[in-house]
Formats: sequence, structure tokens, C-alpha cells
Amino acid sequence: MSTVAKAISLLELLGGGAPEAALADLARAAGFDKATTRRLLVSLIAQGLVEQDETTRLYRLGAGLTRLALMREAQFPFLRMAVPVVEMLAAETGETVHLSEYSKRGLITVQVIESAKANRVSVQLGDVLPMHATASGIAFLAFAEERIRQGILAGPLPAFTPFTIGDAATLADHVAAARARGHSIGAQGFEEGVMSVAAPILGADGYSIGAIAVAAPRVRTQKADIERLGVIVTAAGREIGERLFGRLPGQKRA
Amino acid sequence: MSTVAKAISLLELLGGGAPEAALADLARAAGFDKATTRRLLVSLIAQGLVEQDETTRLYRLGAGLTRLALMREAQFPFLRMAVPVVEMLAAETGETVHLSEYSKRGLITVQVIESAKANRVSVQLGDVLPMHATASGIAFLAFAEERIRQGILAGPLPAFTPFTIGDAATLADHVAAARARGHSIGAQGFEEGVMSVAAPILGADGYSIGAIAVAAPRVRTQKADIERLGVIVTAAGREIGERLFGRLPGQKRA
DNA sequence: AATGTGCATTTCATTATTTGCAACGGCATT
DNA sequence: AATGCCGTTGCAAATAATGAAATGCACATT
Repeated sequence: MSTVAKAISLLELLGGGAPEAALADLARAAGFDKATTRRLLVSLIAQGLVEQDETTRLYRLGAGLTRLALMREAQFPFLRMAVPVVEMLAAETGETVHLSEYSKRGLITVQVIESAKANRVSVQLGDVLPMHATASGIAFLAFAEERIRQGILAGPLPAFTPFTIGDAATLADHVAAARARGHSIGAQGFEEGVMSVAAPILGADGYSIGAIAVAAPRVRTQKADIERLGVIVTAAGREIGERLFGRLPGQKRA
Repeated sequence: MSTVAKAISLLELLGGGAPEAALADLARAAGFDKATTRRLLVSLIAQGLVEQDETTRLYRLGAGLTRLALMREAQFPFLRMAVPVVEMLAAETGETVHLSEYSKRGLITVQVIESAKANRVSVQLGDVLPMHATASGIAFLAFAEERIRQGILAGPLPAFTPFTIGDAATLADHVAAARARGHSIGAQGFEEGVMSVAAPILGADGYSIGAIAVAAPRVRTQKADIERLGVIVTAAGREIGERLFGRLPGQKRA
């Protein structure tokens, strides 16, 4: 395990649990020696990615992370382009809408607008969605680079509910169906009682870079609703791609 | 130089220049060997902090950074609490307003609302503001922990304009005046022709954690304007602190 | 006040990772 | 065909990371 991997796993731990963590707890959770853990944290602090409370000695994520994320957004304005579309979709459907972006680890939820209804689906910002168990993931895979799709089909497919797709063949079928349809339909694969409809967001090269999804409680989703949502979600996904890269296919990021 | 410091310096380089960079350019800019640079990048890619274009082989910042920043925001909702106040202040003043957060390297600009006027001040999101040369920095220092203030006074004070405060004694005077007033007044210390008024945002322990500032072209700022702005900026800064930590002093982050 | 416990921090010899050189193969230009 | 540039890989040398143990600190208990 490389040193940078260790350092970043500490960031993940700091981000995952309580807002602040003690050295001993971090070391235990990460499986590193206390001394090692501390030296990694010191390095991260010097770079502004971690902060330490002067008095309690507790560690927390630092503002340097916000800075890096803002610099990225300045270079590739995914949120700036997508947010208005997500808002429109949320207003049009009245259900929870979430937006995600591809990362090595899965689809990262980068924006959520929750339905105003009492019975609604809740997704956490920053959550990583598994490719095989969510509508977003399947919509993504349907238009993803071959290499990525194969990687998921070949890898493990852990079950999150009794409805999670567990074998590669079925998953491949769902992906193919989503590709034909232009959007995917997720039925309780990640969370019970939740139906989702998702569409890919395509990059300049025509391959997926993310997904947009509408999620609603199962009780509120009739077949006709699903079909109606499918159409407008697909349009929303395409709209985001066009805002990001222009209407001309094959064009590169500015 | 620790390995993590090297890796993070690559992230800074990727964020600083063009949206995408080639290996050779990165290695040259960072001063690392080509092989070293590549291995660091591979580690960062495995963690999702960097992405590589499959065909062009160019590197760019990855979505994992957004994820970490979102997790931080979930733990410490600085933007969520501050943005409405910034918006109100922008509406009330009609000038550019920007919000910054303390980091080891300086004050990080985390939100900006630009004035609608044609002649307006422009600040970049993610920019790092020098403590000694900006109204925000001096407002921050006025209520910062003693150790941080001393560090700045002892350190170098590079000049950005002919108006930048260059010696520690003058800087200390300005900081003391800001402390007495509750807000700072910046006169072209960072950019010529720009006047700013800034107030600190105080943490649970009463020390600064950031700053909020109004920036306007010098031609539009009479003495009376400055005084008026000072009052409302100070109130905005206090409002943000209260939203974050509640009105009770000495209370810790949830 | 003294003792004990749990924590963060520092030290240092050992270990293992990181490093940089150099060589290779691909690709485009000359 | 030759040249130059780039990304990638192998390998011995150099350096940074490691973990056990010691130290110091603060707080709680006796």
C-alpha cells in the first residue's frame, strides 16, 4: 500500500464518521501504527487538507480540500452546468432528484434535491453508488467505455437488498435494455421500497461521465409514471451533456 | 519532502493551470523525475483524486476531490450556513461580496457573488488571499489565535501593489485598529483600485475561522460608504458565526 | 497531594518503499 | 529511414517510512 494511498484513506476515514476524530481512533480504524498515522496527518496538515483543533488535538478535514474541489469545478464546471437542469427536473417531477459523477470507486453523488413530499427518498451528498445496484449505475454502464463495463461485470456484485442483481448475465441484460431505451429503471436494488429512473450524462467522446436519476417511493410509481419519468430524465441527461460540451459531438473539453 | 506532500503538490499543479496536463509538463513543473511523477499520479488515480484521459493520456483532477469536499461540508456546513448571509449582503450593498475560510496557506475564497455593475471587482473562487495584503486577512488576524497572528507578523510580507503593507509594525497597527473597530478596511493592498471592507467570522472559541468582505472600485467608495459598509459587513460576519455555532459562546461544533 | 490511566508525541535502529537512471517501444514529424 | 518526444518499465541505490518503546501531558481517581 503506497504512502499516498494511506494518507488518502485517512481523509476518507475523517470524512466518513464523526466531524472530528482522535489520533488513536484513526490509527485503529485505518490499521496503521499510531506514530505512522500521526506523521501522515502532519503531512496532510502542512498541505491544508487536514486541520487539528489546538486544544482538543482532534483532527478534521481541512479547507484545502474545498480549494482543490473549487479549482476542479473551475476547470470542469460540472455542477455549474448541471444544477439548473437538476432543479428543473426536480420541479417538474416533484420527486427526489440526484446527480452523480463517475469515479474509480463508483458513482459519486454530487447533488441532491429532495422531494417536498413527506414520504420521500433520501440520498446523501458524497455517497458512492454501486454500479450494479442502482439505476444511475446501470444507466452509466449502458453508455460507458467497454473497459469500465467489463470491469464491473467481472467484479463482485454485492447484494444490498433481496432485489439486488447478483449475477453478471442478468446485469448485462439490464444494461443492454437501458442502452436500447436510453435510460434505466432501478427497482429496489440498493434500498428497499425505492424505484428509480436514471439517464446517463455523456462526455465529449460519447461515453458516460455521470448520471442523473429520479427516485421515488415504490407506492407512488405506477407503470405510466415510470415511462413518463424515463422520457424527461433522458432529456435532462442529454441537456447536461450539451451544456458541458456543446451540441457538437466529438468536441473536447475547453 | 514527504511523499504525500509531493502527491498533493501535483494536485495543486493540476488545479492551477490548464484543465488537463501531460506527464512531462507536470514532472517539469513539479521538479520530480518523470517516473516518480507518474507513480504518484497512478496512486492518486487509484484513489479517485486524479483522472486520466484514456486516449490523450492527459491528467486532470478527479471527482474524488469533490467527494471529500462534500463530506467535509456535511460535517461542517460552512457554505450552507454562510451562503444566505453572503447573498443578503450582496443584495444590500450591490457590490462584490466574497467569503473566505482559514487554511494554513492563507484565506481560501470559498464563495463569491459579483456585483451586477459594469465596473466591478472580480475575485476567483479558490483563490488564496494573503493575510497581510487584504481586508479579509487583516479582519481575520484581528481576531485570530495569537500564534497565527505572530506567525504572519514574523513572516515575509510580499508586496502585490505599491500600497501593500510591507512592514510588521504598520501591519500590527492595522490589525489592532481592525480589532477595535470590529472590521477592517483594505485600500488597494492586493489589487490596485480596489477598496474592501471585511469582518471576521468567529468560531466557537471566539477566534477567527474566516472572513467576509465587500469589495468595490475605489471610485465608488466615499468615506461615508465605507462606514456604512463596515457596520453591515460586521453584522454579516457575526450572523454567520451564530448560524454555525449558535449564539452561546464557547460552544463546540456539533 | 499523590497516584494511575489514557492519550499524544518523540526517538531511533530497522525495513521497505520510493527514487532516478537508463533502456524500450510507440508515435509523429522531418 | 531517421530524429525527437513522450509515456512506460526494470533495477540498484538512496531515502523515507515504519513500529516498538520511551517520554511527556492532562485529567481522573484515590
